[in-house]
Amino acid sequence: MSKNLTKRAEDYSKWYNELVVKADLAENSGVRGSMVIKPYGFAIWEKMQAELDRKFKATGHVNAYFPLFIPKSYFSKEASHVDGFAKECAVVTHYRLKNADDGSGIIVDEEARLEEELIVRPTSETIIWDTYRNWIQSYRDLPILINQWANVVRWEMRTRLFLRTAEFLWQEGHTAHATRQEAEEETRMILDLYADFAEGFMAMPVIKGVKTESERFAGALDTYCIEALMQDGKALQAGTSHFLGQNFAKAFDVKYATREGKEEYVWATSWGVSTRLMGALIMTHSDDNGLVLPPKLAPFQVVIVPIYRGEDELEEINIKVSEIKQSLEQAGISVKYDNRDTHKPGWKFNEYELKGVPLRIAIGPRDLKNNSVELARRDTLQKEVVSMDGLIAKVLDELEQIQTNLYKKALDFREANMYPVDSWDEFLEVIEKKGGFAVAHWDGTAETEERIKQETKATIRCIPLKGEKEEGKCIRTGKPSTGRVIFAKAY
RNA sequence: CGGGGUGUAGCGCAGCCCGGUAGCGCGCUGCGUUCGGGACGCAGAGGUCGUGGGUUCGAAUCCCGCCACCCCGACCA
Repeated sequence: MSKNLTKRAEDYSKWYNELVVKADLAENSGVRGSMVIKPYGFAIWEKMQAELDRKFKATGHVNAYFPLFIPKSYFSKEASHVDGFAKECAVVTHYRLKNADDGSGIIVDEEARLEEELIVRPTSETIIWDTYRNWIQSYRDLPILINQWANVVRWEMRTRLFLRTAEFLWQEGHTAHATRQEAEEETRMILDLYADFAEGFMAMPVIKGVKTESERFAGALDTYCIEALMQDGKALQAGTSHFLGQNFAKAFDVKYATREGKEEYVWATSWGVSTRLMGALIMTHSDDNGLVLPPKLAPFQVVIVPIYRGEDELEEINIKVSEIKQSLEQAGISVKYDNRDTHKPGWKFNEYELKGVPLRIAIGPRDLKNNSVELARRDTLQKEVVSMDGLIAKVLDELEQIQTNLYKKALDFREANMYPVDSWDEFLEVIEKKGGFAVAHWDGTAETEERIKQETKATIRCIPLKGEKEEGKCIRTGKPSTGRVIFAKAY
């Protein structure tokens, strides 16, 4: 068993950090709050990217790229936007270094101060809307449906691998529309796209909802989100889609001529998911033995481990495996054959379990004789000896079952940890003891929301879109409420 | 930014209180035996003790400064 991994029950946070490092996903770098994403971790991110990119393009979006640096003045144009991001911006002030006169090393050349400071983008609305102004004159120029894959920097006080790093990778969509309705539809459509991705690919159930005013994106009229529940009972915001109204069009003076020849401001949306999804993926499925990956995101879905004594046996197995590997690959399955002689089978079993490979095939002399292989599932840790005949169909079937099973397990967990609560005591019980989502009535005021946050650290994760109209009383103030919202402690 | 902690071999740590030959485990290299759940034996390699100063005959160890990272808060995707 994996002797070196801290158990979740012992110290969840430590378990997470160790897992990220030991599964070879990422590590801390010499740069404060910034991580190195290692090849295995990056391969998973690339899988996410590929599918998201496909989905964006299938819905009419195209990719483009905007500058990393944003002039400071752009930032101040949209008031609430600057308020939201000012406290966490990295600022470039100089463009040159020089050798210190006293020989003490390299120093910033004070003479090379920039006339206007550049902000390292924490998000790109401002630079993009400044650009869109020149692209849009007429209703014929709309809509603009652009996505950008990029890195952004937010100078967070405290960072954690994948969940909150100073620099992170993401995609940000920025669309421009002629009408409010069209922009709102785009916002909702992207929300659905994100939810489909989370559930269909990451096997991670999410709740679609809308943020309260105080949790809204800086500069948005509405922020929609998908919220997931992690195994420790904390919520994680997995993606957001913002309806920006005409705020940025007004701030950057982006107008278009309507069919009737009238001048109107353009309607905007923006939306994004980040490498934080990696954290979500890890904390949704993984166990005390290590990472558990849904087949749709695994860098390789099947690993084959040979069991042999001596060169001759290995040679025989190599021949058999290359046949199997080829036919698996023809069926669209990604396969790694690890016949390194430098590690023993037991070591490899543990290694690939730690790395979350969905299916493992072990093949030894016994199997060659019996025309069989040993098939082991990562999600259930169950092993079975199966015939080589029909192996491809069996593997395809197992992979599908793993994907489905992971989703179901995560969904069951979430359902079991969603508590409708109707009193303050029940609320505290959920937030402070049980963990999970407390589904409760709220009087709709920012004051009460803030008060609850101060008292319990729980925030309103979202007002669920599926929520039914239901008369009730706010759990904190007893004032009337028209529907339940979701409270939780969050990452 | 406030509180706490840690910097000693690639990794994890001991040594520091009480100054005097720099150590352990894992990993690494070589050879041999092993190989169906993290093998074993033998032989090896590897260190400006974070950094700058001070005290001392002598500093990983004592004193002062600095830097970095980690954890807990406030901030946040």
